[in-house]
Amino acid sequence: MSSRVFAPASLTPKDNHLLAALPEATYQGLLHFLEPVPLPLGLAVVESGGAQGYVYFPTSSIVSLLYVLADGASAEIAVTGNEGVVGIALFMGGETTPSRAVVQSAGYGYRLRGDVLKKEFEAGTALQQLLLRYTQALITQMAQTAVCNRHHAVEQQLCRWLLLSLDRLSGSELVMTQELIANMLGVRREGVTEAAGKLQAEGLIHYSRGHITVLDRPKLEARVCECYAVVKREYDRLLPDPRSLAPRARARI
Amino acid sequence: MSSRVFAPASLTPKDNHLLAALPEATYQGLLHFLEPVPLPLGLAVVESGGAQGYVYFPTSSIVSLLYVLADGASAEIAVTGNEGVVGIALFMGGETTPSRAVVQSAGYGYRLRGDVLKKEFEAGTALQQLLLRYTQALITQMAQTAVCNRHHAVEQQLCRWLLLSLDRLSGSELVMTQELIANMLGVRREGVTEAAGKLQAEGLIHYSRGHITVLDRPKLEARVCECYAVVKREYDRLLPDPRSLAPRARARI
DNA sequence: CGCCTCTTGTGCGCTACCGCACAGAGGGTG
DNA sequence: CACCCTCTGTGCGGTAGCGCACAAGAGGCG
Repeated sequence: MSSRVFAPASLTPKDNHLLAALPEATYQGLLHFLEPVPLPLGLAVVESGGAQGYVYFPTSSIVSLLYVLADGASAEIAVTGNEGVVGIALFMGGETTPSRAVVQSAGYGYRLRGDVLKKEFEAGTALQQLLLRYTQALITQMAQTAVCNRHHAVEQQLCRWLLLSLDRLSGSELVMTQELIANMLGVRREGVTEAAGKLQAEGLIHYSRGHITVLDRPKLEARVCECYAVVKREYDRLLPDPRSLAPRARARI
Repeated sequence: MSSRVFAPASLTPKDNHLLAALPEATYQGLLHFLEPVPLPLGLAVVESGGAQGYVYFPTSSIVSLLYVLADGASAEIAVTGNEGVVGIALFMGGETTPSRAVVQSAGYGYRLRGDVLKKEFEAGTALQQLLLRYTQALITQMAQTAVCNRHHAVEQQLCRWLLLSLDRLSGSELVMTQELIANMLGVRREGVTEAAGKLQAEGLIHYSRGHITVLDRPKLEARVCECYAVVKREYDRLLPDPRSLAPRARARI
């Protein structure tokens, strides 16, 4: 809507769970390096093989990690929302990666200069621990995605994808065409149409021209393959919700 | 053969590239914590969800990282040989992972107590940097495997698998049944039989009852999908061969 | 209001892979 | 040497997903 507002007043860096989980001193130290940025649909936050100047902490957006093959075929291998950070190659030491990171759901986030992050990371503080734990959770997601690709039907993968996306958004509506979902899952658009049609016929979701609403989440969870639960459990284990961890710290804000 | 010898005299911790790349002082500090261990075929070095007491540095063995589904179906998501380490969850902070690590090719390695590794890791030394770079390479391998699962035919995946294994061994022979390869790739045994039969008919490989010999590696490389090269390039970039890095240091030994 | 574009629905032949069943071939063991 | 077990070869029907082609509906825009 209003193109001049970078980040709505309602969003602060603490809407990103990693930033929210930092000790207050560390957080304050980073605060004035954190720049709010809009993350419009389709923006390539990280380009395959390209140098990364920044890492991104999504607050209200979702970013997909994609691997693109030489023939143009692609597959999403993981997804990051307000629970994580995009650009792990920066602190892992490799600087770049062969993957792309593309905004899958428009929104906002904060970016941090790579050198600032690296310096704090190398100091070996709580930030380092948090980022490494997040990375491990991400690894689990990638691995489970690989197995899911191999063994599960498109319909189940669609359920998994919907739930993973939903977990990273506030409402129950996704702005996403079937064509794009197909790209993410690495399958045909028609395959998504068929699977989505079935879910809609059974009243689990409703969709129309690029808008998908989840109507019955419990039923969706009953339909999804185990991969979703495995990933979710691992995220919950490795990255406890900051709200449940430090209620007083948050109340103080 | 001789069951009393733990590690043949010809193998030292420096046969593992990560250990070899450590600064001499760090290496000496770890040396007497490194225990040689035989790694027989099929041993579960890391069990899904289990506590890990040790990390393992393979020297002459290969270890597969597998994800196993509830119905028993499985898929290999990455492979580790003498270029890496098994048990990254220990230093990433999660302690365990939902994956299994199984010895795919028998041989030897060195193990290190988790607490010793963690202490050294947290000191933020060269070891930390090395392990993180290795982890990033591993992430690339996992992601590329996921895409390969999705888009490439069994035959190409078999080529990739053979080459990845070969890179981690000295000779050109693998001890491995088609059944086991099928488990790794997450496909049917018959699918592997068919693909392998084709490769043998064309003279690229020869196999018999659990022994596979690569006869024509260049042709195999011509047949493999891009995924192999992507992963190899990334490993070479992130983990330079210690022999080329510090020839004098090695000569001194 | 009418047009045009983007999104979704559907049909059809094709291929790769699956699940199953069983045959044959090596190679080790008694 | 005979036996047995493991590993590999092969056939067959079934199916999920692919590639392509085109129709229909929804919504924005002039």
